[in-house]
Amino acid sequence: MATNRDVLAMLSELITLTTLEEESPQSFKVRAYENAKLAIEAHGDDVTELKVGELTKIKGVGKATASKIRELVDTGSVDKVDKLREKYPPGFVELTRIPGIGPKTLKLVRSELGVEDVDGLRAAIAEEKLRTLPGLGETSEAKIGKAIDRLGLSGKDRRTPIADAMPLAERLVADLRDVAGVVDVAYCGSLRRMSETIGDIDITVSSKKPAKVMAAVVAHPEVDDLVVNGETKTSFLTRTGLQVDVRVVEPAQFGAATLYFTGSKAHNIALRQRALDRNMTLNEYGLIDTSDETLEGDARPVVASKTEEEIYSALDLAFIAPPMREGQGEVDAAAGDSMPELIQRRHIHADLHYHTARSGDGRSSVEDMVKVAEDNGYDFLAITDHGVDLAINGSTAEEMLEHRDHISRVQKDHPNMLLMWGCELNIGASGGLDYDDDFRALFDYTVASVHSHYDQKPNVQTDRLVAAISDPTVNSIGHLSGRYIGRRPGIEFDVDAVLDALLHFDVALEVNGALQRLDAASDVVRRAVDRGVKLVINTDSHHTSELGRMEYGVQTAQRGWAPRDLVINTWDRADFLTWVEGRPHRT
DNA sequence: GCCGTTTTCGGCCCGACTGTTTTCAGTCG
Repeated sequence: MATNRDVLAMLSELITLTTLEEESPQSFKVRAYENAKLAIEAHGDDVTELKVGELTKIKGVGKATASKIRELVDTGSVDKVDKLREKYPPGFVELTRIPGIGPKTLKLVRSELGVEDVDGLRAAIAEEKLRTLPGLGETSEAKIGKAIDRLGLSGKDRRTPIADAMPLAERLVADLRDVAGVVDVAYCGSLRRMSETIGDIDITVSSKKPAKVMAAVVAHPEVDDLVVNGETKTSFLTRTGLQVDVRVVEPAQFGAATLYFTGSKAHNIALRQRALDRNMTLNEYGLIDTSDETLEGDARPVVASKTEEEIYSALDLAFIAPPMREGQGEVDAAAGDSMPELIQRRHIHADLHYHTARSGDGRSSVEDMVKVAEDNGYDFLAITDHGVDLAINGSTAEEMLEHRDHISRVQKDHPNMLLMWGCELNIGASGGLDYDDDFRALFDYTVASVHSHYDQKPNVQTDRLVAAISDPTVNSIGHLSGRYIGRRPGIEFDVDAVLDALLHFDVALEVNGALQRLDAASDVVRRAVDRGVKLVINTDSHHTSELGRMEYGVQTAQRGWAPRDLVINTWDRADFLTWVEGRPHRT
């Protein structure tokens, strides 16, 4: 039985194969498939149950694509895809992963040199045959050879976990800010949109002296290999093979440039289409009025370029936060009145998943953790050290009671902030929790999370989560899937069933701001938001240095279109306490 | 292949860089 995931995989393959068939990634057919795929991702709900007529109601999905989806669901395969597979076998498709070589060149090497796979291409290069083809020379041959050698290290489909990319991006931004003549610097691209994994780091710089910026980039210690080095754009690879693109624009163009380089591609296309509809054109330099056709180039009036806000406004759109810019209906929402009052960092005044040295993996004292929380402007705080079931890191009931006294003493030094004695409960293999029911009920607040047994069957994991959610002592579920992005997949479970349980038992879903986790994932958050499930954004801090994660948690929630009012740590203290104490199932 | 207060055909986002070229095609984002 085909699932949504199978449908998306089929479309991905169709996009790759059609790019080869049409010899262009810009082919309208390819773009139509890409749009259809985005539309189905944004749709969220299961499409495998839908009839052709219902599928075509999804904007971007036409009759042809709808029929292919039905065909996949009904028969398990798609004739068109099968035919293309015959023409372009897996070994040949593998060649599309090589950076710098596109569909036209691939067709050429196949027809002229009989190249059928990566080994064949490698051999053709060794025999110096590539340079004999029209449009190719020695330089191109060497470049492609090099790209093959580092395939896998820095190929087109290489993805880097955001937790690895973010520190490097922040360091590069800081270094570029120090370059003479630089006015502003920002990382953009999928990193700014808070994708879980990123393909490359995009950095936009504004300066009146682009040559100086380019020189500084080339000389940066992170540069291992230069890919591109022009007057306003330089791309390089780091030692680990991660590509970094740096682009310089005039200070007055910074907004247009960051908008453009943040993307996504689908978002940009939607904005540009909207500009065209209004007799304007949008590029990385600005939003430009094209209504006077006698004017050309720079003579045309610039409508907006300095800030992203000005450009959205000039397009009659509400501002769209970077994490929402995925081409999943955000432009339509911003054009109408269906934009949520999106959660912002400034709305948050509590952290409800917070460790101290009481936990085996905690590294800062209660006193220090509370102090940085107060310095951070929090109004209330749940100190949620691990329960006893988590071996090594957990605390016994006696230790927890001592901990409660300790927190009470520290509370006296912080009269303006409410300290809650909480616990991060461990969800056992079958949904069991730490301590006995009566002891658990003593805690002021709890977050229950999965820390083990990642490989059970999905139905077992679903039952396990629902059992924990239905427990009357549980206030929230922490890092829902338990994943470590790029290192360990999360548990598999029935998302709808778990979200329904969260709604039914009025338990909050955590958005964990640790970059390794970002859990619940933004797509799950969006489905939770659609249902009205309450959210809580936490840092899961184990050290005084980790409070900055809140920003990442907020951005992940934004990526899931989370409105302020669903996020319980934005609430007034009184409202929050009423909710904690008054949920029906706890009476 | 998709779409439509310019609606069933004719259009579909925009520009930098490179290499191999004498003006542009291919690739990428």
